Amino acid sequence: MQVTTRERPVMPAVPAVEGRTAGNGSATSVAAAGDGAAAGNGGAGNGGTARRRAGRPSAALLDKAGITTAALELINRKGYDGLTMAGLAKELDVAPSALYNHVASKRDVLLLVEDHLTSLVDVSDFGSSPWEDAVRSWAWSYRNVFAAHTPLIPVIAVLPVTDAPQTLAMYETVSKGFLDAGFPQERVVSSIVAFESFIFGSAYDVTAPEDIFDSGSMADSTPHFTAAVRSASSGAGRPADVAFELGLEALISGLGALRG
Amino acid sequence: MQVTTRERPVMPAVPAVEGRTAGNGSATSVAAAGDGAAAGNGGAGNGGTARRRAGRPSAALLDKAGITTAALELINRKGYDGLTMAGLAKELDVAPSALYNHVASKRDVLLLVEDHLTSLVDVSDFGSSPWEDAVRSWAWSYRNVFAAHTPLIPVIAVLPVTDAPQTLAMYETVSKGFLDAGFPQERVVSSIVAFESFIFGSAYDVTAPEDIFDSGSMADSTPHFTAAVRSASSGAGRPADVAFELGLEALISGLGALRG
DNA sequence: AGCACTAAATGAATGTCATTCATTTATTAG
DNA sequence: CTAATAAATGAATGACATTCATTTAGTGCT
Repeated sequence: MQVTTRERPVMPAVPAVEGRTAGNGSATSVAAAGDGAAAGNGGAGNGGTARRRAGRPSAALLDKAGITTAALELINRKGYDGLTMAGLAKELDVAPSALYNHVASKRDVLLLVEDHLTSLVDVSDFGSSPWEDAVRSWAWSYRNVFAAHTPLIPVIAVLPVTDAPQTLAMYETVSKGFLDAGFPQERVVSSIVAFESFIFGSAYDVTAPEDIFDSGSMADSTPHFTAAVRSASSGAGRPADVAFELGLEALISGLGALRG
Repeated sequence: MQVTTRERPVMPAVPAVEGRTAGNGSATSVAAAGDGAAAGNGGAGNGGTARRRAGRPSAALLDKAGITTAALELINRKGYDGLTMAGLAKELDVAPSALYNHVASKRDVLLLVEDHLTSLVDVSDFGSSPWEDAVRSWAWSYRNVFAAHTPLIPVIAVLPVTDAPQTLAMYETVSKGFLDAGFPQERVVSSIVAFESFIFGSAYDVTAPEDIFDSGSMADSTPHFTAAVRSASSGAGRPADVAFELGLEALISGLGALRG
C-alpha cells in the first residue's frame, strides 16, 4: 500500500551557497570534535527559514562536530531530558531523520558528547607536578566536568575506548604519569580504574538534594545515623566536596604506596 | 467527544477466592518487602486465565510487596530493558493502569526494588568484627548486590532516605559501626559517602566488557597505556575485582586513620 | 438499612520518543 | 554518461509511561 497523493506548491528556494570549502571528510576521520568552529548554522538569527526542499543539499548541513556542539548547547539549556533527537534536529534546523545519516543512534550522540567533555578534563599537571598534585587536580577536574553530566556515566562505564579518541588520549597521559611516578606497569590500569570509580560515584553526589539524608519520621529508630547527619551539617563546604576530598586523599596516599 | 459503543459477551468469570487473610495494609506500612511470600499469582500454570471483569475485585490483586517481587523476577529474567509497566502488569496478570493504584510512577517501582536489594547487603559484621573487617565485607557485598543492578544507581544517588526504610536501616547500622570504631561524629557521614561513591562507581566496572581498554587502531599513539593494559591482563582475578580490592584497601587504611 | 466515599480493577486513549522507510536531489567514481 | 553513493525530507511505526472514564466492592456514618 502507501498512497501518497499530495500537491505541494513548487517554490524554487534560495540557492544557499555558503562560502566554505568542503574539506572535512565525514566518515573516515573519527570526530576531531575539539574546536567548535565547524558546522555553522549560526544558531540565532534564522527565525523562520523557508522550508527546505527535499533531497541532498549542495553543502552538507550536518557533521559530527556540529551535532556535538548542538547537543551540548541543548543539554546546557534544557538538561538531558531535553536532549531528544527531535529537539536536536530542530536545533540544527533539520529533519530528525537527517541525523541518522551521521550517527547510528542516540547513544552515538551521547558518545560524541562524552568524548568532547573528556577533552575538557585537566591533565596538564602530569609531567610538570609531583604525582600527588597531578592526580589531585586531574581527579577534581574530572569529577567537576561529569557532575553536570551524570547521565553519561552509565555510557562511559561500558564504552570501549576505541570509540572515544579523546578519552583514550586522557588515559595515555594519565598512564604515563603513573609510570613515571614509579608505579609498576601491571598496577597502572587497576589504579586508574580505582580512581575513576571513585570519581564517577562522587559525581553523582554532587547532584544529590540537600536533604537527602533527612531521616524524617524514622529519626527515632535511627539515632546514631540521625545524630551523625546533624553534626556533619556544621562542617565547612558542600557535603559532596567534603566527602570527595576525604576519599580522594585516602586513595592518593593508599595507592601512592604502590610506587617502587 | 468519546463514543464508546461496544458489546461484550457477559461471561461470569471465576469467583477467584484465594485462601489468604487480608491482613497486610497497603498504604500505611511502608513496604516490608523482605520475605517474598506475599502476592502469589503462582507465576507459571495460569496460561490463559479467563478475562477478569472490570471493577474492584473482592480481594486486592496487588500490593507493594507483590509488585516488588514481580519486578525483581522480571529484571532477573529480562534485564532492566525488560522492566516495563506493561510487562510488570502482565507478570502480575493485571492491566497496566492497575499498577498506578499502588505506585505513582515507574520510578516508584525502582525505589521499591532498590530498597529491597539494600536489605540484602551484608552488615552483619558490624558489631562482631573489627571495623576494617566489617567495612570490607559490607563493601564487597554492597558492590556485588548492585553490580547486577546498575540502572538503579542513578536513582539511589538522588534518593532521599526517607523513602527507603531498609536503606535507612543500613545507614544506621553502618553509622553505629563507624562511631563505635572511634570515628568522630562529624566525619561519619562523609566517610560513608566516600565509601559508597567508590562502591557505586565500582559496580559499573563489573558490567564493563572485557575488551573495554582495547585501544585498537590507536595503539600506536598510546604506547604507555597500551603497554599497561597488556601487562595488567596477566594479573589474577577479574580486572574489576582487582581494582576494587586495591581501592577499597586504600580507603580502609586512609579513612581508618580518622579514628581517634 | 441506606448512602456517600474511597479503593482497586478494566479498557481505551494520549503524547512522547527513537527509529525506519520510501523518495528526492546532488555529488562522485568509473 | 551513467551507476552508485551521500544527505536531505516527510511520513510512518512501534514502544512506552501515564491518564481518564467507568465499573465494581468494601467501609464508615447516621
